[in-house]
Amino acid sequence: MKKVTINDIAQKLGVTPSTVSRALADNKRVSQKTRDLVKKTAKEMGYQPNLMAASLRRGKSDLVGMIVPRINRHFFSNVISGVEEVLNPEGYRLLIMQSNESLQAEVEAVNSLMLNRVAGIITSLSVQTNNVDHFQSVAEANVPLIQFDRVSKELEGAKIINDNYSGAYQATKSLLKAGYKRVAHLAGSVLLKAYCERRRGYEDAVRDEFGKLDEDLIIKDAITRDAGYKAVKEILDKGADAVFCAGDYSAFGVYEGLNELGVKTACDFGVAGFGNEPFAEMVYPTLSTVEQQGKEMGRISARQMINAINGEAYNVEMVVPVKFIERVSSNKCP
Amino acid sequence: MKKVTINDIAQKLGVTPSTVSRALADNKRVSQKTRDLVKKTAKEMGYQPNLMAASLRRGKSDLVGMIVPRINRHFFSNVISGVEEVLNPEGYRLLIMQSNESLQAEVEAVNSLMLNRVAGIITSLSVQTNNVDHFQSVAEANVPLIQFDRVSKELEGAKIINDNYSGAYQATKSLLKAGYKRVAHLAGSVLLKAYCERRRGYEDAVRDEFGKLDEDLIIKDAITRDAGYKAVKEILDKGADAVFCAGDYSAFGVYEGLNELGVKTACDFGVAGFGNEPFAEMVYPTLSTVEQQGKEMGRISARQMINAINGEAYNVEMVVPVKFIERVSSNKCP
DNA sequence: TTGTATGCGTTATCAC
DNA sequence: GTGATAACGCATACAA
Repeated sequence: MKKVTINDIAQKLGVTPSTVSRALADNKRVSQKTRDLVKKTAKEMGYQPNLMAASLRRGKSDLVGMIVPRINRHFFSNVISGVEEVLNPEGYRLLIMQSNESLQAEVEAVNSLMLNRVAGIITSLSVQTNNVDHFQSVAEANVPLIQFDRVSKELEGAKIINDNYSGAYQATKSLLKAGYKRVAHLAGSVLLKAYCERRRGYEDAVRDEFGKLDEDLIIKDAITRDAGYKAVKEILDKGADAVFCAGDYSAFGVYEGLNELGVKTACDFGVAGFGNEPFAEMVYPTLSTVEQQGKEMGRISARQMINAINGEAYNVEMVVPVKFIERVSSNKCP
Repeated sequence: MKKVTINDIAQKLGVTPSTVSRALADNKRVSQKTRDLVKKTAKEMGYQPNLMAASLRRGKSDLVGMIVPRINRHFFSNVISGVEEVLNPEGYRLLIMQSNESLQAEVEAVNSLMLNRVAGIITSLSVQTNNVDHFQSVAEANVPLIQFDRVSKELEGAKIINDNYSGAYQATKSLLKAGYKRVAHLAGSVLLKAYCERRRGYEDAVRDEFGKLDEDLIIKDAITRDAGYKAVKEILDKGADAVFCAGDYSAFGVYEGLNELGVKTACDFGVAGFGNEPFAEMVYPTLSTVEQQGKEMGRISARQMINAINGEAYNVEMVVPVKFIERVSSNKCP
């Protein structure tokens, strides 16, 4: 069974392919009657437009590229869902690639997407990404670029970010309000603005409370579960009685460390995380953390993308609010 | 800056586009010298092949479609990673769509992928999928179809499934070995073979132990966290002292129910799950469950896809082994 | 070993 | 309102 093309339809109807093409595109310049007729027979004949041909002709495809560090991170898969929710109804499809937090993989992903002539790229940079030359080709080809969460100021285009500062501020504040006196911080990579903002939120919350800050209580680059686990002894030695972690995984690592040392979370030691991973409400005690609204970020990114593709303005920076979710871990039993 | 094409290269070199095309494809029929020269100048000129044009010409794209129920399920995102791992180096890209467990969305996803002329489709059916007519067009267009995990016997093509039976058997057996006497089962949808197999594994393990089976201890369609939570009272009333859940989420629901009633998990009541979700080792007590090797399934599916695209045989059914991971929840304190 | 010619299916620019 | 024609960029059957 071979594919039916607009030529087949034209032949059957005794008109030219151009008319068929126009009719299917609902072009006002072809009479209503012909339009209806063409559409009807197209359906009868089981016509399926060849998007590749159309894309080639137009010089633009209906594919939008997306590069994320890891698809299996709750936050990123939520963003993807949000993007699909907006993009699919508009006729765009998502070409998803993972950087696996590797710069090289990111470079390859960009190249590969450009080869496929995507209409635009939505991305969140890898941790490793310390230069963004590989996005040059994107700009040169006038392909719109939307960054979310982990963005680089060096790149043009829309940037959609979380209100990391305020989330961190609230989380830290909640520990202080519960009565903890020396709140430590497990920070993320200094290369990523998101983590710097979280650190800033933490610092300001502490300063607002005590008028000063003990830099010693900040552990750099401790974003993994293992790093959290290992940091516990260090911050305990430094006299910390609570910790705000820049991610939920390191927060869970802290749980494990505390457990091993027999320190009781949410009694002797307060913990707050960031990200609201699914496990946050399943661990014991439940983890107070910051919810990032990934789906909403995805929707916003996708809308910006549509605007950009349509040639409308999009060179904005948008901040999506976050929500601190207070559970048990940030409490302090009397 | 306009795109450079093979024509530009040809012109510059004083050869014809065909030669350039062949040279770039490493066709033996063009001299080594010309090949090298062409490749060199192509690189110099910053040539980027237009895959859309090539695809149109070939009648096949380098896109492989993938439809999964939910991208944010640990298992599925792992499969996706496995697929990418094999497909990307071969020059194929993944077009991912979600069915959100809805038949209609699945239908639309199939159509949309076919419009994009994907080289093949890898899929795991939605729970709702009770008929597979929408895959007719796939078969008719000779587009290879690889199913994994949730498969339909009514469809041609490769089927990659987990050894659900054996995983369930082992999980149930471990509860029995720990000393539990009345093991209940929270089953999944009867429409999905995977869940039927898990049930069968459970049943056989119980029969092998006691020579008989109490059907009353099987709760149908209890796969969600909430269903697990609600089922607790019922199975306790029926005298169960342990439960094998067809999924980790319902197992966690059971935890919550037991907690509320003051029944101690892994002491008074044993629990085993299926899926090895990330939270399984983070909950208290840690959940004994069955690991599904999603990444490996992805790799296998992708390899089958490559074979299929290359016209090699692929009409097989493959069973991927699972691994029961014994943690704390299936123990029985003395 | 290289060139010639043609077409993949569509859309856009003319003309009528 | 419709038709004729060309072009998007590439790959291949056939010639030479």
